[in-house]
Amino acid sequence: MVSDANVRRIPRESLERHHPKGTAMRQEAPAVEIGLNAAIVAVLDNEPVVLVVREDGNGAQDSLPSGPFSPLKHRTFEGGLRTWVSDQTGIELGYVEQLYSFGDRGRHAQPDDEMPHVVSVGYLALTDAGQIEDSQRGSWRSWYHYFPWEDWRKGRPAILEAEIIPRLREWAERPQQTAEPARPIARQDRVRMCFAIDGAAWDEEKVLDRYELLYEAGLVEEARRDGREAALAWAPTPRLGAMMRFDHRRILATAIGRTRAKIKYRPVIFELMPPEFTLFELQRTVEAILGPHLHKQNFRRLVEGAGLVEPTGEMKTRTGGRPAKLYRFRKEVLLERPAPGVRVKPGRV
Amino acid sequence: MVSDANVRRIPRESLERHHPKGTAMRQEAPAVEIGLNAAIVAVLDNEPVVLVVREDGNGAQDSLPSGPFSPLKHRTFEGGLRTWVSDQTGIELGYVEQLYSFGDRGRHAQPDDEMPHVVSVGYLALTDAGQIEDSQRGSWRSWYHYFPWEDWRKGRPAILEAEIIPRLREWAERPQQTAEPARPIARQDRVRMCFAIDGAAWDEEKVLDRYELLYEAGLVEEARRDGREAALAWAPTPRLGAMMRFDHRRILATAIGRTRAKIKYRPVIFELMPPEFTLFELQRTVEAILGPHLHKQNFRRLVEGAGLVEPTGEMKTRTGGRPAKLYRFRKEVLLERPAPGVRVKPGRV
DNA sequence: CTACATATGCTCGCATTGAGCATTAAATGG
DNA sequence: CCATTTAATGCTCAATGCGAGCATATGTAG
Repeated sequence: MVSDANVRRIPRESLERHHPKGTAMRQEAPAVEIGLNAAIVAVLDNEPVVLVVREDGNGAQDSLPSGPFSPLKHRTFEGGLRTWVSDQTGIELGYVEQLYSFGDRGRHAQPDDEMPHVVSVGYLALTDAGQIEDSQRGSWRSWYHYFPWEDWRKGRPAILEAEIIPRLREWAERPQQTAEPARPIARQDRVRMCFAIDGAAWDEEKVLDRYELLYEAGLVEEARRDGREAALAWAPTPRLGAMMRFDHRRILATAIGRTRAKIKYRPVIFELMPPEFTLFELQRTVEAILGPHLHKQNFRRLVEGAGLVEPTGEMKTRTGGRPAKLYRFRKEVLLERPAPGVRVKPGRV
Repeated sequence: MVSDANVRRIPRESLERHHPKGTAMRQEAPAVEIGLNAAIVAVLDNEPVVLVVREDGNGAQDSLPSGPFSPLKHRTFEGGLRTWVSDQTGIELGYVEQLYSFGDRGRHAQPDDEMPHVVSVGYLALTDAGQIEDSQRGSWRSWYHYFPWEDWRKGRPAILEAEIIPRLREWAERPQQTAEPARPIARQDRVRMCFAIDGAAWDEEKVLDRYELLYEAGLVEEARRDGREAALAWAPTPRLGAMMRFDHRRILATAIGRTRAKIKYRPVIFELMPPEFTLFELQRTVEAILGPHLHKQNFRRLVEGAGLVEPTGEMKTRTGGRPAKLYRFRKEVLLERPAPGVRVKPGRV
């Protein structure tokens, strides 16, 4: 099928370009710095929160805990990240996963010999509310503070119809810049799919797509800060969520989307729970992440039936009604099923 | 809920450490180079293949097309990757997605002031067989050449029982090094879940987990090359799949796992198909990626029912049997459903 | 013409899942 | 102490999804 006759060599100089053996290369590759960034998520009183650090002074922006990767001090990205977070916030992270690497952190920043180019590696960390007391510095803010249009807990957020959709429709109808690369999907359709208009369903996982669309359309402050053309074309627009430093809001958007997706097929929801909990508390936590749309009895059936939890034998009495059984995460489920998670269906409202 | 009283400032020096304003930082951060690597996948005669470049000389290893990211020349990682691939192989990539960033490319390489530390950003690219003619350099190899234990097309691969499982069992029972970090899952259980023994089901998406396990156990050549302790503990072991340069086999493992996962919820399978195809050809392509386990009639029902394809009106006659209708990908499905894909169930054998 | 290989249509039964009804058990206010 | 309120929990039912198999259609190879 794949004959060896097909094996052709690539020219020597091409090989050397990508596998530098000497130091000549060093001059060619300008300084690059790798920024490690953590979106540390917890659920506090049914509110999904993220740990941010704040600068003082004017125009203060929130940042995610972060620091540069140093190959001399850090054996791995994740190790470096844990060190930075511990130093900056006093938190020892538990569950951590890599999200994405962004090559264009200060997107429109011009290349510059003085300042190193910084790329961002984003991480998601999940922690339970008990851990929160350990946070020495930094503050926990609702992630909906940065993404109000993602908050469907009281139904479809008003900001969508009031501010976002009309401007996006206008933007979609603007004559396109020729510079824009040929997109497989037209602006109109992207708006429709991302923001659930004209009959499309809201997909709670498309957090990054929505943010990127708003950025492209120049409707988030970061776009203006970065000097995006589309942003300058608008008359003053209302603030859509709080800005963050650098590309940190983009990283947070990735984190939210990943969290929402992941709890459906991996038992990561329990990283956000205390060791013992009632099924309704578990449901409230899932709903804080995804939006409230779960049928209580079916949720119970789902979670128990999947073997995700087991009763501790204890009861919780101060529930406001009948006492509830306490449960704990059943770790053995990891050994039984390939993809255990809270398999709630996508595409609800 | 999240009161502002919670807002505490982080110490100034901590901020400056992670948001360097001046150039003093430059000395602190050693040179880091970012390697962009592409696993370019196609399906050729029902064989999943990946594009590799080969060096000549002794101990030749296959590499993925790759090159360093240069912020001066490349606006984004993906742009840089496309440039390198085009230069090295003559291929203009279509579908591309980022896989993962590895901070420890030459895992056990010691930090060194002379050579820059290289981190790898891996990408997955999918292309259809028609594009293959355009490949000027490099060769297409079955991805099972590098991962023979992933090839379930003729049933459970013999290499599992013959070579892999016995050694993994032995490794799992070895006294653990104290240096090993406390793992949430014991070696025994990791082996069991990854390689589907003792009743566990084979999860075709866990390609990376399996490779990492073999690496940790010292059973792949890369582990020996990198001087891993576990590798040196073995008497000579059989070669388990072909080695690749640097961490390229790890990137390819990630690519295979991602491809297998992704075709189930995004219509990326069509990136691997010619513009027109029969349903059986489509099924064969899915099976080349996942393993052969699909019920023909149900596959047809699934694909047609999901609106993933539409008939072209043409027929294909040289099928070996009754002529088959030709279909094409129905792009509108992207505008109709949030997660269209070939939703075959996980956990089959 | 016949055997064969594939394409395609259809049915049946089980498992999953959405939705709702009914009952139980504590806390609370009179 | 009782009635009311608020949850927790048990159960049913219908719609749908999905695995499996039967049956038939229509080419090609010999």
